[in-house]
Amino acid sequence: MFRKWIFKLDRFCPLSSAERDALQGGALRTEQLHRDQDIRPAGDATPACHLVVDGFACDYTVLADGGRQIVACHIPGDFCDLGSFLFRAQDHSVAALSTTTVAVIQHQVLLDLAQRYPRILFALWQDTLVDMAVHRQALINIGRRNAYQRIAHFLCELCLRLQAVGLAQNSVYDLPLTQADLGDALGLSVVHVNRTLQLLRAAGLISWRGTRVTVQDPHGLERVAGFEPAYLKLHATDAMGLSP
Amino acid sequence: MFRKWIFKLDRFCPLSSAERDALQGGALRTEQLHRDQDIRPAGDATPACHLVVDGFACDYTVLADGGRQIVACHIPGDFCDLGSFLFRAQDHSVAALSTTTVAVIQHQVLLDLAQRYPRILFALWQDTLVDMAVHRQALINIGRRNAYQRIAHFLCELCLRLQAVGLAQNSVYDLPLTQADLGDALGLSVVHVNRTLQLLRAAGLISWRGTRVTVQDPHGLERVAGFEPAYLKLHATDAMGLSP
DNA sequence: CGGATCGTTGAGTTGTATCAAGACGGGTGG
DNA sequence: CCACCCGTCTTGATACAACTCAACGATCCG
Repeated sequence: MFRKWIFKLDRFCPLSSAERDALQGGALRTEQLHRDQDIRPAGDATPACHLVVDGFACDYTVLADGGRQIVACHIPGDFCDLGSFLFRAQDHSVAALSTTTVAVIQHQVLLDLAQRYPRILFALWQDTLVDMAVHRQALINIGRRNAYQRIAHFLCELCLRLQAVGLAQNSVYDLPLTQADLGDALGLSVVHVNRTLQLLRAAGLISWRGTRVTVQDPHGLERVAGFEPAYLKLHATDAMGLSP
Repeated sequence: MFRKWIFKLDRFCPLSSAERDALQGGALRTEQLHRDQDIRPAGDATPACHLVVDGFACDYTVLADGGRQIVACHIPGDFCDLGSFLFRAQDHSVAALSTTTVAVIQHQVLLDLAQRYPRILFALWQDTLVDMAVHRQALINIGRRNAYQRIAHFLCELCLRLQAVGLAQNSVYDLPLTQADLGDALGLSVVHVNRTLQLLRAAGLISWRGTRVTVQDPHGLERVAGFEPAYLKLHATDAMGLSP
């Protein structure tokens, strides 16, 4: 269950084999959800975290006027409500964006692990720091870039993240989002997302048929987006080598 | 030095007196910076964190086209580069927004504290979770609200945060930001910030003379902003009571 | 007094939203 | 197997929020 997470973690916080074994140890319950089903509604106090094993999930909030803002996307290997470990109830909801299976990890299990293996505690904290960096980039994206660049940036980021867990090859990946979802994630209307995607296609940067995204010109797309992947901490050089 | 931070922390993660004493223990070096001076430039690997003691700081990134996005504001009692504890170099810069003094805390000191008092480790992690919640709100703000609501939300948030550390009374506080800073934080142009502020003043919601902000109608402002303060974890009920 | 920074105004432009309606496609039930 | 429906994608027309450029006023400070 933790496999993809550990794999991702290896880039910036390699664990010892004892630590890995401890994580892989107990069998975990999994749950399967379908699109639009909540994994953890806002305010829910379930004493467990969820790790995406397969499919896509997102953090979202709906405003008084009915508008929805997606504030984060979770792919396999991501915790989707790690914060609940320290603050039970979250102020936003987490939902599945496609048919999704998640592993359920009781907080108590996490706590035991953290106490026996302090490095795991640091690893978890580092994980939330990476999520935070993703949020910062999203802020820059929405705050300072136009629709064309925003979508380009989003697609670049997802491509790299999926690649990091083996779910994208040659810049081709499966993206089960509707254009409405994309709009909600990037602060754009569906109509505008549609027109902008057509521009990206016309420019020969991407193709997107059904749920299959192909980044035809990765460098071009990154240039358009002003994409700087360092924040994802995907390279071993980012490791700090903390030794507690 | 840690006084305001502990004070803030008390709301969601009260420390024992031994833990407090440990924090207050060593004398810390402080630094004073003037407006626009970097506290930690992007990529800087200084092995120390900075805690704002007085003044305002911000996290920002400047894009290729010269545009600047401020992704976070730090007030007294906030760590402004806690993430550097686990990932030395940050991908964004931290700068003073006014004349600001910060306490310098060596990572080693933090590490020693964390090892001796595990609760402090949890407290630090919780601190980053709150910062993350602030980012999420900023995303919602920029992604889904118009200029009028955005500015209102920003002013509401700062009012509460400053109040929490004793720097705002009766919804009056000192805000040493220029309108350009506000624009960079909210993804708006200076001109538009200016005009929108005039609307907020005309509506009798706020007044802003020099650096002095007065929220004349707190409820009205919150209503306009759709402000929901729970994410700031300002109330004792948010505490989880972790006991490691 | 001159220069720098910040706030304010006006005029014109553009990116993006909104509304409305049609096209396409997949699934379901008769 | 067809008819129908629903969700999604697509297109067109129009409206408006926010941007840009440009200039001027107000402070503050050396």
